[in-house]
Amino acid sequence: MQTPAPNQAREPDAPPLCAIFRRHLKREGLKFTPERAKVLDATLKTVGVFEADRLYLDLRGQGHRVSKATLYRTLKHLCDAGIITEVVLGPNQAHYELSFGQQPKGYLVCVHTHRIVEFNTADLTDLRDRICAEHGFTPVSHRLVIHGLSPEARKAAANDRGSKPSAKPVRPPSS
Amino acid sequence: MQTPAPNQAREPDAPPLCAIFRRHLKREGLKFTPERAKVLDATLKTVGVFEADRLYLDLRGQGHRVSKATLYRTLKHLCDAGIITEVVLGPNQAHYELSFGQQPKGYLVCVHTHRIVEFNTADLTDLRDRICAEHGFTPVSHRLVIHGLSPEARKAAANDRGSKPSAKPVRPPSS
DNA sequence: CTTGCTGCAAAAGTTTTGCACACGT
DNA sequence: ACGTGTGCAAAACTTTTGCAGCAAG
Repeated sequence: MQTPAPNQAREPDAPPLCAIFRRHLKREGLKFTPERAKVLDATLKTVGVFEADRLYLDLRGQGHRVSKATLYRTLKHLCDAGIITEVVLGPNQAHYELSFGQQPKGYLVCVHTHRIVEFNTADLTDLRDRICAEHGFTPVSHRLVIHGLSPEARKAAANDRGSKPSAKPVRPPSS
Repeated sequence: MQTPAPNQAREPDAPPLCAIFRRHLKREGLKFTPERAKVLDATLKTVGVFEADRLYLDLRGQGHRVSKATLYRTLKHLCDAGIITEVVLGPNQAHYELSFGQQPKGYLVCVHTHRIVEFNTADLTDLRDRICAEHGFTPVSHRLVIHGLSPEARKAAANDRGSKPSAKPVRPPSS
């Protein structure tokens, strides 16, 4: 149950995140429970950025019973353990992403469709460290979010000739 | 009422934001009401990043009666007009900032005290445009948020010798 | 066994919405 | 006058928390 062959291996020789999680829990005097294992599992099957509710539905869809309270509590522990990262894309809902051993990423978000494209920000780390140094800060993490119009959205908008030319987002704006 | 001498002029010859707001409203078939004027006024007295609730309290403190519903509705219009920008720093609450005619800024947020330091990201625009081009996106805006430990927080933590050395945030984590 | 964990339901906090009435244009 | 706006209160939503019973180390 703890480490079933992941549906889609992230890396051929990925580190055993389950073990890492257990170690973190032990260090903190916390317990490794079936519920936490299930949440970790669901998280590992994840691709890209996801919301808490998405994970909740995934779990239920697989017949697993985990309460939302436990889910949120576990997501926090997974953050603390460095396995996932909270990705703040909008003000209304938290997003998360597997991040163990990964470089910080940037996010390109379509203002119309909300599709998210990730990109590398390796060359940003120097800039980040310089800025932190200038202000006496010790860097912890950084996040670059770009909002733009995706090619599909532009195409769709072009087909909409006849409606108002002023572009209206597909869903209410949430940054 | 519309353009009282701003308490703290942002720039010696700042553009008349009130006029710009009115023009935007007219273009959209919306109305310029006393409440919207009050919200704009309070916004103009703002320094740096603020929360919706802060503005609400400011307004009430000045004896103005504007409902939260109207405040939120107006903030949206101000965003549309390009006068303010929604600054997403954490998942739980939206932040805003005067942004008309300003370069996009970056934000350095202390993980302990949540103090916010702003910095310039002019040199980021090229990178942004390059990334957008690579993915066929048309850039709209970008936001770089750096989380780190502020000098004060580090000092305070140093004084806390005796408590747990493991750093604990001042307030519950909100990215 | 001791200490932490879970589920439930209620609470908390921010933002949105329906409605009746009021007001810019 | 017409079409929007406003305030209020309730709703919507995500996330947190209190509590009684349960389970991991």
